[in-house]
Amino acid sequence: MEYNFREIEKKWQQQWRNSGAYKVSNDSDKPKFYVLDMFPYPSGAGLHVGHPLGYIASDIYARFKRLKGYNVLHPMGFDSFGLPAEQYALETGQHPAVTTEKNIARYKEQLDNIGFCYDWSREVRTSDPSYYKWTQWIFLQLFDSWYNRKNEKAERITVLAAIFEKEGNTNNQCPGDRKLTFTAEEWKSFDNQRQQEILMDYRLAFSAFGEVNWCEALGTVLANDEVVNGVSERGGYPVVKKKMRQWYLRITEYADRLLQGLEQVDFSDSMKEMQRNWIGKSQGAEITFRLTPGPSPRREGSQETSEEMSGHFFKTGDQKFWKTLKGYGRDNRKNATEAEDILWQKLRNNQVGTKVRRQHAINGFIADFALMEINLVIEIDGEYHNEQQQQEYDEARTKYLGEFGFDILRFTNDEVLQQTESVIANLKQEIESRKQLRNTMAVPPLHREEKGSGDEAALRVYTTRPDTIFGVDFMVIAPEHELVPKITSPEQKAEIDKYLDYVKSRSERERLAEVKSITGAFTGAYAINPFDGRQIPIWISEYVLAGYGTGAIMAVPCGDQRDFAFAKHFNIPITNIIGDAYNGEEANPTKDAILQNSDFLDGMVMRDAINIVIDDLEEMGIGKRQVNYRMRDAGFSRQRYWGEPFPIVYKGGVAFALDEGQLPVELPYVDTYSAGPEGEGPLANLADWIIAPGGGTRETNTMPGYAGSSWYFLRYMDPNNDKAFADRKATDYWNQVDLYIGGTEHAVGHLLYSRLWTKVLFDLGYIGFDEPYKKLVNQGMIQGSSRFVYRIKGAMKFVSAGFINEYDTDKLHVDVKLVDGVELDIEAFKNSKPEYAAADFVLEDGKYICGAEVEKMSKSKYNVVNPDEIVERFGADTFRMYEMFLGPVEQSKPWDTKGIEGVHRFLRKFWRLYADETKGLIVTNDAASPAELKVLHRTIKKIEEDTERFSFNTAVSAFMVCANELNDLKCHKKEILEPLLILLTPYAPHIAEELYQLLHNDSLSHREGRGEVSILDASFPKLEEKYLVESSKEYPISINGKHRANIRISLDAAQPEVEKIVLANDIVQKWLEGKAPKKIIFVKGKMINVVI
RNA sequence: GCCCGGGUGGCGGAAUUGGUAGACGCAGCAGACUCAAAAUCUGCCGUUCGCAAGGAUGUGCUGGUUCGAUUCCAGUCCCGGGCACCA
Repeated sequence: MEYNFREIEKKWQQQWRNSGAYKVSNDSDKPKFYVLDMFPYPSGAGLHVGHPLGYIASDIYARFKRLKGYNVLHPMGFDSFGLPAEQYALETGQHPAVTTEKNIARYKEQLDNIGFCYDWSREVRTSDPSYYKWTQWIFLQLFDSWYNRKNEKAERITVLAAIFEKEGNTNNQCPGDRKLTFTAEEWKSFDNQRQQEILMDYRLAFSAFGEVNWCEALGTVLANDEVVNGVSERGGYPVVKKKMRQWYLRITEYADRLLQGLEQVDFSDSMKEMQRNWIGKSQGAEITFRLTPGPSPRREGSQETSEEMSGHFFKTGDQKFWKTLKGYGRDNRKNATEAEDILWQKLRNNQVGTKVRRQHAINGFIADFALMEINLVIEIDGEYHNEQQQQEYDEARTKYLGEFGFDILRFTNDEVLQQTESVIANLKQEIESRKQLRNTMAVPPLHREEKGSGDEAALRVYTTRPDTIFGVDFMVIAPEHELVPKITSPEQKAEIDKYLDYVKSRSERERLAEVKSITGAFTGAYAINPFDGRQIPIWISEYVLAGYGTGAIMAVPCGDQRDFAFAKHFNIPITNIIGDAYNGEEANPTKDAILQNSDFLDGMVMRDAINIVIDDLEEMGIGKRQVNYRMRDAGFSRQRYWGEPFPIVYKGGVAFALDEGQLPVELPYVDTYSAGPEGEGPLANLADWIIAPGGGTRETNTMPGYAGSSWYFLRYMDPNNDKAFADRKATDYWNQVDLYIGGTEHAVGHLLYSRLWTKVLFDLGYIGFDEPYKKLVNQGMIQGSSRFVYRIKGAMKFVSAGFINEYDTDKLHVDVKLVDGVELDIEAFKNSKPEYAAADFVLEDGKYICGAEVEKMSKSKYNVVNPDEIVERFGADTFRMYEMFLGPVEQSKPWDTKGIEGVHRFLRKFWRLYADETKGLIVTNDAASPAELKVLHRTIKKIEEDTERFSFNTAVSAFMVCANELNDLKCHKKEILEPLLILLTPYAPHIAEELYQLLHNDSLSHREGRGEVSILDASFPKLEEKYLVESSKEYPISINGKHRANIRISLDAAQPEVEKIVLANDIVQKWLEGKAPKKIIFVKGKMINVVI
């Protein structure tokens, strides 16, 4: 009876299919376990031996858990929407639906060959309308939701609209437009279109005009993670910025929860790190600096004024000024005078034609009322303002504010109280004339920054190091910053324009590629350090990104290397605030230095100063704590055909969700895949389709690849449900994926998005868990082992690897199929291509030896190994075990077809423990010896532990050791061999089932009513520790730490006894040379060390 | 530049908590069986000195801690992956 693996494997694959052995029920008393693979994109090339690595690992684990008594869900499906099918359609005209279908059929065949235990009745395909109906449905839930920051969860948009009705948006800052504020009254006065626009700025799925990564060559928009170094990840085509109406997912609202969720999941450190990096949370402060248009005349002459001013207003040393401020400012806000209240009621809510702020801080100065749009301050003078000291104070601040273009209008308490109407009239007149003046001025008034908090003529910067405020030597703002044209001085205009032209001329790619060169230009404007009044020049430079923080930084060259390089390059003097910690050669980003040259911070450790400075800034009203994220909202539309259509219709420019009953919006058939007009997707060409049945026009974008894959793990739980994406009972039962296996390439894309979707579905109450994957294992890549031949230049003559130094040769990839190890099959090579037929060879020892290199497995490198061929030659069981034997799953390693023979030999040897070529089954019912039982139970222990910790390579080697030992013991006993088969089942299910059935069909087995029980449902053997107990140990004896001898000593022996035995040993005596040992270290059960 | 991994025979790799370094397999060498081949089996297999017994040396490198270090610590070099002007 031979090990006929081909026959055995076919037979059992068929049998298992017929019996529904892999069918999984949602209704079971057993504990559940969910093992998931990252489903593949069915490409035209089929699988190579690298692909199944993770699938085999998960299959082993799933089968192992099944033997351990779990109800195991282990499904498979296809991520069948995507670019390649469409690219292929563009080239060949074949419809993506056709090629996708074909590719899936091929994939399934290949997967089945390997003997995976998938429940195919649960197969999902993201391109199937019955699947993407629910992708569209979930999208609509996102569209219908906003993120309530107070409750830290998604809520329905109707809830938000109700809040607006009641209180406007004062308690819910708009994530799409930070400056948008309105009252309940204002909300009610908006027309529907305006209301919809505002709601859009809150929705979790929203459309907006945005700069997107536009790839001309692919004719589509790419997500940030699909762009690498300024070119497309796929194809390497150039990518430029383009403004388009796009859909986005507001993932930034979930940044913190995505970050916190990482604490609860079992992902590798590097995987978590990658996600953290991508989210890019940083804590710091936003600081607003007042500007001066140019260096004030006093700057050059003497520092008198600023010193005087700082004496007056910036008593920083003892913080007296801030205490004064508190007195005049905050208390006043709480206990506003009657006059102030009266005036406020007349001024608020735009009643006088401009927005008025009460008790508003302007660079450390608190105005009673501030009209920022027209640079006007209103002061109401009470009695105390008549005192001499106060008059001086008032004059000084009039002068000071005047420097920043503010005028002060003063009224007395009495005026306001008794002549309210005339005060208001005066005020209105002043406002009107100032407005007109503004409009006629050549330079447009400083209006709000796009994302600003409202301070005009001010520069807001984001910094993580407010403690270095006294080391700020210049400011840098992004070239795109809207302040640039407003603050550039006439003298500097030419230079700035030149620089802006230069920036414009550089493609995204160049900007990203050459990050080392230092460029920039001075605007001629200055910012004022609020603590010491220092005037700080403002520069623009590429190295500051418009999209992050405020698009502006305060540069501290002694502490930041980029700032340092910039200062050196432009000869900007550097202030050292960290004493010896700064050496003048390079910046030192430490937080542990003691601050110097830092006024009231002197002597403080930087780390401690951070919060003190922020507190002060907050008190002064010119700064606040701010958390920033590097992550951007995720672009969610593609100008492509082969993806999910949006369930969205536009009416009058407003996007409306289709009713659930109108889903799915099926992807219409097209015969051409070229882009629509204006670079839209192919759907835009379908004039009929665009018009929606209920009126309005359809969205013509389609969803990106990650849409379908963001929730597929839920669909497997209840794949045929047409009432819901999955029944709540099913999702409650299967819950989180217990084990997820896949490649690291999805670290930030797929994993982050599916975590987001899960959180939203959880928030909305559709599922009961908010992290999809409990544990993630990343399989490594199996690399190709390429082979090379060396052709003499200009000849059809090939030189064996040993002689390549003697000739001038070209190195050519040769198909690994034509090579055995490194030896070229010369005949096969000659037949492989017509031009090689007459090739000549320089051989060594009569052989042609090829060069070898490890590379990525790819068609173009001729190093692809097809699993089908391996399965045909060695069988699926061998293939499965060999892939595992290659090394740790997480690790990348090269494929080596030669090595597979070792595993194959093992399986044949294993077979011979049970069956003999001539005698047939040779298993006996004899009682097992202690030695045999020890081998068995040691193996049980090892296999169980190794499988549980995904150390499949050592498990395979444990099987080999076991087979070798049983072979040495000539053990053919059922008592040993039957449990061993169960151990082997997850790894090599076909051979295990075959032998198992042989054992049970044989006369020596009493079936004990077992019926036709498959080994797939056997129980994992129970470890009996008693068989492993040893009474003695072969102790290694070291002399001074060097291993010299072994002595078998009873494990009961105590130290004195052990010492006696050791010292009596000849070898120990030899090394002692008659001396007495200094010490004898005895570690029970481990080793003995004699120190001389 | 920053952040993660990782460096062990000719090769893939093992050593789970600081305790016999190189399990298991590939390749190689020698032998048995065979007319021969395949298959199978046995032995050897880090380097080095030695006929051998037995030594010396050895886990990228330099130090340290320890009775004892592949394992812990400091520094350094190299390789792989990720991020990359994120203030």
